[in-house]
Parts: sequence; C-alpha cells; structure tokens
Amino acid sequence: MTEVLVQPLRKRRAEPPEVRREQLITATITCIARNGMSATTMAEVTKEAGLSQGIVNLHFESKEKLLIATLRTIADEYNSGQQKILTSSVHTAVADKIQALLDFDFSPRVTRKDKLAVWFAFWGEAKSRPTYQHICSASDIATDAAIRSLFQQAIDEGGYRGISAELLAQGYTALIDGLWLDLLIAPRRFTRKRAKQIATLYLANALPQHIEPPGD
Amino acid sequence: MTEVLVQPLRKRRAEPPEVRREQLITATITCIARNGMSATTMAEVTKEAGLSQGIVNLHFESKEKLLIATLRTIADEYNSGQQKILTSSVHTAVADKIQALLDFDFSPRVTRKDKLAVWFAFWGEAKSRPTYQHICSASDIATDAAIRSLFQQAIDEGGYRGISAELLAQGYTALIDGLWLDLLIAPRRFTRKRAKQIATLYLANALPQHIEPPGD
DNA sequence: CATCTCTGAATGAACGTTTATTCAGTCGTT
DNA sequence: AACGACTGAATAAACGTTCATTCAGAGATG
Repeated sequence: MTEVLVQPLRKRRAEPPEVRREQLITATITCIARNGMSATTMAEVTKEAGLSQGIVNLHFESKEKLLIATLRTIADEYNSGQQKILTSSVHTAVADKIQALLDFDFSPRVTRKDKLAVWFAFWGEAKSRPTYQHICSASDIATDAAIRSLFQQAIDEGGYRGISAELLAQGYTALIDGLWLDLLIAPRRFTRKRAKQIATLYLANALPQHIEPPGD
Repeated sequence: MTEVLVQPLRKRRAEPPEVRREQLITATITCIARNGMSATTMAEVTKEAGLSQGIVNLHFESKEKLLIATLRTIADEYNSGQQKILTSSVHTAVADKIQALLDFDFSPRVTRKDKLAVWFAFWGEAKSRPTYQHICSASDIATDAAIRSLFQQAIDEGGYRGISAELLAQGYTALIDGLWLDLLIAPRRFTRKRAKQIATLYLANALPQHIEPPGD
C-alpha cells in the first residue's frame, strides 16, 4: 500500500526536526508575550507546544539557545520582509517604496502584539547579553543601511537641502521603535492608525515631494 | 555632647528605613543594568548593597515590591526633572523651554546606561505585568500632556499650519524612546550627540521658527 | 561618667518551591 | 525486529522567603 495517510493525530508522532523547532519557537513567542521573559519556563513552553518537557533540550540543546533561535527568527522575519520591499522592482518609484515601507512597518503582521512583546523583551535583556545585543544590533544595521540608501535617492530626486539621509534614516528607525513601544504599552490611547500618521508626518516634513502629510 | 559622629563603619548599624530602601533600590538598578532583569536575584541585590539576604523582605516585603519601587523611583525621577523644566519661570520663552527639554532628554544624567537599561528591562516585562504597565503608561501620559501643551503654544506663536500638537508630542515622545533604545543597544554606532541631532531635526522641521536645524 | 537593660534593625542558615537538564524507558515507523 | 524520536519522572541547582538569633545604640539608673 503506497497510499500516504494524513490523519488527525492524537498520539505523538515523529516529525522532521525543522517542524519541531518551528513549533517550539512559536510556543516560545506565545509564552514570552503572555507571561514575559522572566516567567517563561521550559515547562510552559513545552506545554504550550503540546509536547514533553525534555524536547527542547533534544532539539535546541538548552533554553538559552531556544531563546536565541526565537530572537533570530523574529529578526529575520522582519528584515526579510523589509528587504523584499526595498529591493522589489514592482514599486519602482522611490515615493512608492517609501509608502510601502510605511505600510509594512504598521501592517497588522508586523505590529502584532505578541511579536512586539517579544522584541521588547529581548531588547530589555540585551544590555547584559552580548548575543542578544549582536542580533538586535545587526538587525538594526541592516535596516538602517537599506533605508538610508532609499532616503538618499529621495533627497537627490527632490533636491532637498540641508538634510542628511543618515540622520533621517536613523531617526525613522528610532521613531518606529518608539511607536511600537507605545502600541505595546498603551494600546488604549494609541492605535496603529495614529502611529502611522505620526511616522507619515515625520517623513512628509522631511521629504515633502515624496510623502503627503497624513489626513484624518 | 551634641556632636554627631559620622565615621566609616565596618560593622552593621541600624539606619533609617528610608536610607535602607534607597540603598536597595540603587543596588537593584545596578544589578538589572549589569545582569538583566531575569538574572537579578535577591542574593545579587543584597550582595551589591553590602547587606544580608533577608533585608529586602524586611523593608519591601517581597521581591516584586522592590522591583515596583525601583521602577517608580526611575519614573518619578524622570518626570519630576521634566516637570521642573516645563513649569519653570526661568525659561519664559517657548523656544527656550523646548531647547531645555531637548538638553534634558539627552543629558548624561538621563541617558546613563544603567538607567536606560532599567527602563527597557521593565518595558520588556510590562506587557505581562499590569503594575509595570500602569507605572510606565502613567509616566508616558504625564509626559505627553505636558509636552503637548508646550508644542501647542509654539504652534500658536508660529502660526504653523496643518500641524497637530498631539501628533507632534506623541511623535517626539516616541522618537526619544527609540533614540534611547539605540543608545543602549548600539553605543558604538550611536552617540548622545547624534541622537540629539536627530531629535533636534525632528523639531526643527515641525517648528522652524522655534528650533534651528542641527549643525555638525 | 560608667553600667545595666531593653529595643528592634539586621543577619544568615534553613526551608520549601521552582527551575533547567538528564536519561532510561516507550512507542510509532520502517 | 530494530531504530530513533519522543516522553516524563527524577535530579540537583538555584531561588524567594522565613525566623531564631545577634548585636549596636538609646534610655534609665546609680
């Protein structure tokens, strides 16, 4: 019988390591978002994943390595999404790319509460954990460099005076981080739409020919 | 003899509770900055303070309450420093107050690495700890409200069109938070001077008659 | 001034709980 | 039957908290 049965499984079943790793990373994100970093235990994560206690050590060797893999996953996900926009040939016009960048940075996918919570949980620990710091910092560098070159194109096109693409890009990145923080801390006062308006205003002030000031 | 002897003490000595609390909060800040929140233990904190294990429970009842007191101390310190500037009658001109605000937000006192590390450590945990969230959020609300009214004055004075004081203030607050994050995560690439230039540029674009664009 | 008594701040060993990690055994798959 | 992914009870280390004990200093006494 060569037929392959794909059935709803109630019992444990061997899966490729890649699937298990992804499963555990997803569970880790959920736990960090729900309980915070310092209350995220192996027991919680494995229970969330519906697997047994020992499985993290089987697939990741240690808790520390699971956390690093989780951070790397989130960082890669964001960076690749951003790179996709910046290197895309669909949005050929510079203004379109900038708009697409704004849309991306405030898309539901990126601003999901659990993802934001994980970002800030790691940032909070980064000072004392060189590995976290390297991953976060590397992510920021990549982001900065790509955005800087895009803004430089806009500055050249628009003939804007007295504006440095580097300052503008670093400011944009910082503003995004700060707005994400507000979305996480004060979701009542602060909406995605409002955050996007603020970021749009920032760019409209600097690059008036490329970005229009936000409406209501 | 009414003379009070202040001598270098090698042995334990009773101190007013207030002094002990301050001592323990200072030690907590040091530990969080050095080891991160999830590696900050009672043993570490009391050792850093040069006191015995049980003393935190004597003065704060629990670890949780020590952490909350620490967060509250940092938040109050920032808010009172800011309020002092905004309500001061020394800088009567609006432009001067805005400049003083910028100076304050990037003063060595406020941007000290250990203080920033503590801010972000708590922000990282805030999502899952309502008490932290309330303190952080209350701090942000106070900040926002005060800055908004200052910016409104500037907008009225300058007759700036199409700019909302609320958006500008929320943007400023978010930008500051984001710049602090960069100062913490990437101190190599990012200096206080650079961060201040970026914030100055943000305000100069919005309130050109009040704030001049940054030089080099 | 010297001495005794009392107070409570401070100590640190001990306790029970929680934690990450291990590994002998289980069971689905081939 | 053999393999190996997976399990979960067991383990030792680490943690926050407790509390009997200690001792510096204040006030009382002579």
